[in-house]
Amino acid sequence: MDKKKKLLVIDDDPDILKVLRANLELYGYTAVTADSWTKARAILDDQVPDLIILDLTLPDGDGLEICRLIKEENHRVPVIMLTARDSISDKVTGLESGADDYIVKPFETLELIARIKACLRRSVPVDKALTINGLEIDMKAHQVTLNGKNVELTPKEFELLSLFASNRGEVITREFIRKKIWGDAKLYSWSRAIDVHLQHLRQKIEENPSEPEFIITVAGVGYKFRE
Amino acid sequence: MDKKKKLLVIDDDPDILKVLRANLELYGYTAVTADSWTKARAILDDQVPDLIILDLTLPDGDGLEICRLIKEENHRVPVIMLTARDSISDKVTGLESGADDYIVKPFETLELIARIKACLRRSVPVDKALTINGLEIDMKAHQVTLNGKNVELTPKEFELLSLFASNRGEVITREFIRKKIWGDAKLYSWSRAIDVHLQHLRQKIEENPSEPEFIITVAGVGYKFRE
DNA sequence: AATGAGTGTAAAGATTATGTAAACTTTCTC
DNA sequence: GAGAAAGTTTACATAATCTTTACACTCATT
Repeated sequence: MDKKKKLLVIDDDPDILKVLRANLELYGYTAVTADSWTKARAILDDQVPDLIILDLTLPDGDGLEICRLIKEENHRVPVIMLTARDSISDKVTGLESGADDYIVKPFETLELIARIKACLRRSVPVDKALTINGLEIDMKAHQVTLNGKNVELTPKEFELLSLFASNRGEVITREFIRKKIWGDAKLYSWSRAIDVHLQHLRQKIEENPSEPEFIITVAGVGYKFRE
Repeated sequence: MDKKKKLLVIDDDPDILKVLRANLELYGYTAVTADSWTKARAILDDQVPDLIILDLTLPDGDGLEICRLIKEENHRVPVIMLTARDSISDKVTGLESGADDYIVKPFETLELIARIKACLRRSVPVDKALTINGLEIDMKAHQVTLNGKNVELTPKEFELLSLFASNRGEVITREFIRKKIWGDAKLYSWSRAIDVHLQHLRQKIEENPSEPEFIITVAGVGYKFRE
């Protein structure tokens, strides 16, 4: 029912990376791996995963600090912290680092999978239907209606609208959109594709597309969805 | 207008029982509670609730086992499992115990209510026949009629149709179909088998297969059955 | 007023997903 | 084991969607 979730695993032990990748893919996730904070950062520059699994001890950075950085830059991405048995500090167990969950090495794969599932589920409301000013977005049915009338959206348009709807009131940069929706897919930096899809979307959901009510342009920065 | 739904809550923590009862009644449900499997059993002997909320750890029985028993005796009663944070096993998250949903303690009341709602809405009694717009699907007899005329479906076609019927209005991805109907059986990721069966199904149940009325294509995502 | 950066917009071209028939393979039935 | 039924793959057509391109417009800045 759901789309394949993309997970980023950051750990410096190549064996763990290998095992995790194999298992995650077995359970229907897409796995991206990095063996250092530097590499992870490069990946995060390009795409936003649905969940991050982060080892507490990396060669080039402190896990807690990294976790905080991730949380700052990619607001809502859930993080599961991997820790060695003897380094469980209060900070980690109390989840004060901002991590959403933690798991102690050595761990059972099933246990990790279970936590991943729970974590991903927690971040998404069950009743995924949202109504703003006559615009109803039903994630489950993949359907959008405006004042009761059905609005036909293409996949990209729907993704865009969902992204805006789940970040209401916040300004979304084109860069963020690119990371979220296109991810690692090729899209030249000078491409106007995002703008074009946005126009199409406006034409479909705005009463008067040249004076948009839902998706507002924030000059020089990006767009935002009305509060 | 629906009748008041009756829920059975089974948990050995009196505080949780109290809170749940209060909240459920606040949201218009009738709550029956039991603090042990023995008492729950006595209640179940007497009445069949519309939904059961079951704690994973009870003094007199294993939650998973109990869940299985419930499912055997009162087939179609949906069960929501309550689990402690550190006892989420893969069995529960994978819902392999037969539970229809699960929620991790401590939980938000709203979250639980939402899941109850979703669960009740989703549960279509399998032993009953379902009729939508002239299309009658008799799950038990494995028979489908369209405006009274018998429709001959192959096993795969029937499975497909059932899957759609029991998830009305929701988008079903090909991936989900593959998991549900083919399971671990081999089916290459690039296979068009699902599409082909779907076309056959459409040719049999749709008035005009090129403008389907029942099974609607959701571009880029999958298909959905009409509401 | 000219410049240039950022954005709006239409239309053309490129690409991809889906529809569909038909060939081929497997499984079932007798 | 032959024939029939069901399932799967293949191949291609077509429709849907995405991306690029080109140009217009706005609005600071010089």
